[in-house]
Amino acid sequence: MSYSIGEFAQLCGINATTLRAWQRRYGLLKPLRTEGGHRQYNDDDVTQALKILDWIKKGVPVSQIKPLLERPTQRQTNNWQALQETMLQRLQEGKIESLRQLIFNSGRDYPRPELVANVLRPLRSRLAANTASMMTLREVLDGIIIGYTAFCLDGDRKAPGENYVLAGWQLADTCEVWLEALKRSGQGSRADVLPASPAILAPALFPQRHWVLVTTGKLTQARQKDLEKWRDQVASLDVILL
DNA sequence: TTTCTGACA
DNA sequence: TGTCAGGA
Repeated sequence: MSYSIGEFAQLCGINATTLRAWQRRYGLLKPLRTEGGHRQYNDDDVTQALKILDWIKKGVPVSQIKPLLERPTQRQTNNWQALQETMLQRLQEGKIESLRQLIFNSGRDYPRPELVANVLRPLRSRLAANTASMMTLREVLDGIIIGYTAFCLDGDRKAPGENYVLAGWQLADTCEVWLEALKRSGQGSRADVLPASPAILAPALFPQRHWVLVTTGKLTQARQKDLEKWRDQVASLDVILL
């Protein structure tokens, strides 16, 4: 089967204008042309489009998707694991500076949402034991993560974008706020991170701001009530339930 | 209806 | 980054 751009657009729920822009700007989806120059999409293109939408859903900027489509998924998974191992090794060998360098480079080379989900989060869970050495290693890692995230957020501030406040809400693991911030960095918005998570928040102090709250556990009725109240007080409020 | 480019927010 | 105008 082949489709005109209009049919194809409807088929995958992407605006025809946007499809042309993606092709022109990022080389995404290059269908054959008819003699008259009209695009002819086929079923492979549909598969491809679904993959693209998948990456977008995961928070990857459209500009960074193309290489991800060309990489076989299996090799990619192994890469993530290998990267995790390397980081762990450097951490355990006390090569802090080299670990920092590796994390900075990875953040430049890979989509940050993927890096957080496939490398940094798993790595932190592997250091979760309550022994003195594990906890120390994890703090060292967290220090680097926080430093790198702050670096990325600073970079975001150099370009125009929407400001938002990112805060933990009754969050025991404060580093999760930073991971969330890192995940969202480099995508054109500018985050102010509340570095630790106060048990009690007053979003109404910044009524013009967009708020993103990171939290865990159940949203009890009491907590839902807090949310409703805050939603009336600020420009917008999203909750990330880990 | 489609193509493309340039421009805007 | 997505969308639109405007000419072909």
